[in-house]
Amino acid sequence: MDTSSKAGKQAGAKSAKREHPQTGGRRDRNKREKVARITAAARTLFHAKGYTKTTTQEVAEAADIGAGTLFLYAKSKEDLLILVFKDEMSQLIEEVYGTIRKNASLLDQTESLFDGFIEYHRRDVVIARALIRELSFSGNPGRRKDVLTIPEAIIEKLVHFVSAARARDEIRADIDPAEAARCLFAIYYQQLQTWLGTYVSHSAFKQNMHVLLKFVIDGMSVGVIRKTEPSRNKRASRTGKR
Amino acid sequence: MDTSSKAGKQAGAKSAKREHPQTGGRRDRNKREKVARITAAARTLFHAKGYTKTTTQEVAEAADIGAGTLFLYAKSKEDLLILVFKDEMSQLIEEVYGTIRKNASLLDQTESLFDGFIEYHRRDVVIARALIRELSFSGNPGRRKDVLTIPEAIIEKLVHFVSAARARDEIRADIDPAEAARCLFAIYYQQLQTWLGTYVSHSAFKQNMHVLLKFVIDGMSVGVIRKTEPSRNKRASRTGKR
DNA sequence: TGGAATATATGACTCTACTCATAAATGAGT
DNA sequence: ACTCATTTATGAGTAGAGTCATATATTCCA
Repeated sequence: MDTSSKAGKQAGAKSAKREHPQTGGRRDRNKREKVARITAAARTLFHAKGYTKTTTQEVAEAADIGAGTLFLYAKSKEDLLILVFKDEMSQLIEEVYGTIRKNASLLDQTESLFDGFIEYHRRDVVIARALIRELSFSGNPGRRKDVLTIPEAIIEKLVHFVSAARARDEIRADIDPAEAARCLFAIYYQQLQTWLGTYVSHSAFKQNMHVLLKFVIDGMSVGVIRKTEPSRNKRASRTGKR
Repeated sequence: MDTSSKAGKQAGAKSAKREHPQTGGRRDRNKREKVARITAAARTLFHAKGYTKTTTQEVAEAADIGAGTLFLYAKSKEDLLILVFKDEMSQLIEEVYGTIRKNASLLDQTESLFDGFIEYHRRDVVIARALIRELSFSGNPGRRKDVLTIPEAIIEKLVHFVSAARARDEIRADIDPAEAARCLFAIYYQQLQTWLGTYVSHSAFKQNMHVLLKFVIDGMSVGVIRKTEPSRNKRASRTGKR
């Protein structure tokens, strides 16, 4: 069985005798239905009782499958958590990205993006905690691709923001958007964990995030030279940025 | 019971009738001995069999205590991991810090510090993985202080480096060493997790670390103006830095 | 349609982290 | 030394995640 999304091992010109990787067959449909039932049941129970207090038995019952069957779809209880939330996370990223003003400053855009994620996690901090924990250290190799998709998607959005900021000379021309994006993401992720690990309050977290993101972005901004004025100014910039 | 180091609930002018928080008594000595036996046994077994394959029963037996007694000293198996390695980590930080050239560049110093930690974790990546996982999301509130000690100690060292770099005009005067340190730490920690989560190879990890640390430090360096030459240069810097 | 090949389902079972009622040990006051 | 309050120790017991031999379902091909 394989719930890690990678489109049925691509039915190319393979040689093996029998293969049943159809996308419309009854078997496949059953599988999809079952995954849907499992994720729905698990999501409901996790939110209602919390992750740790929900037993895999309960999830299996609610999904109307055998106790052992569950582990054909999720290798472990933690893996189940990823199975349940990975799509929701990807969707969230796109949704939040869609709400962000294209003409805002890089700092504002970055903070808005992260704020969107943070508000989402705030709806159920306990689950967020377990989820981020698992996403950071997923033990199931088969799920690696799914897990990596999430930070990659976030970084992709950040690259857009940084590139745009560079194009409008908000930051220096020598800034590599990919590096900048990974850097901003690292700060977000580490701070997020500090928050979810209940080491700091929500407000302190937001405050820290702001300070550190500003720190990095200021580092990209200082010393910018407008294309229109080839020389003359000594160092400039640092103005009007929030 | 309380294995989280905080010196016997400070015997101040409290009112409670009986208190036995002595430091030299037989009770206290027994406790210390037991903790020592437990950590020694656990460390040995973890390295020999790996963390997951080692059972708490085995640790209890090796430490010559009852199975239930173990949980008087560590609230959970994960907590045991922290109990075992927290002191080793603190010691490591000091040791590595001691080996670093005081006149090296900020980037070199930062990388050397992190490299020291990385090499340590490399000796047993599986345990490192479990340990960092736990340190990031420790579930035992009583251990919070111990856990926080570690990043704080690292950040403290980074503050030293950044302050010194600022003092010698390697970075701009307006840089806040505390912010810079937390920023560098965030990158280290997030990248470390990516490595330990087996999402990237060791070499890719080192490479990424270098790139991102350089990115941030360059952001602090660009636009520096030497105190000795009050004006004149337009933006300068960016030279000779590695 | 029969039936071989393969994929999926199941729940009894195992294994182990963790709990808890009970017992033992310790320290302070007398 | 004796008493008693409090702390610490213990291992049998519990709960729940994860396994596996067996059973069932699906697809392919003749």
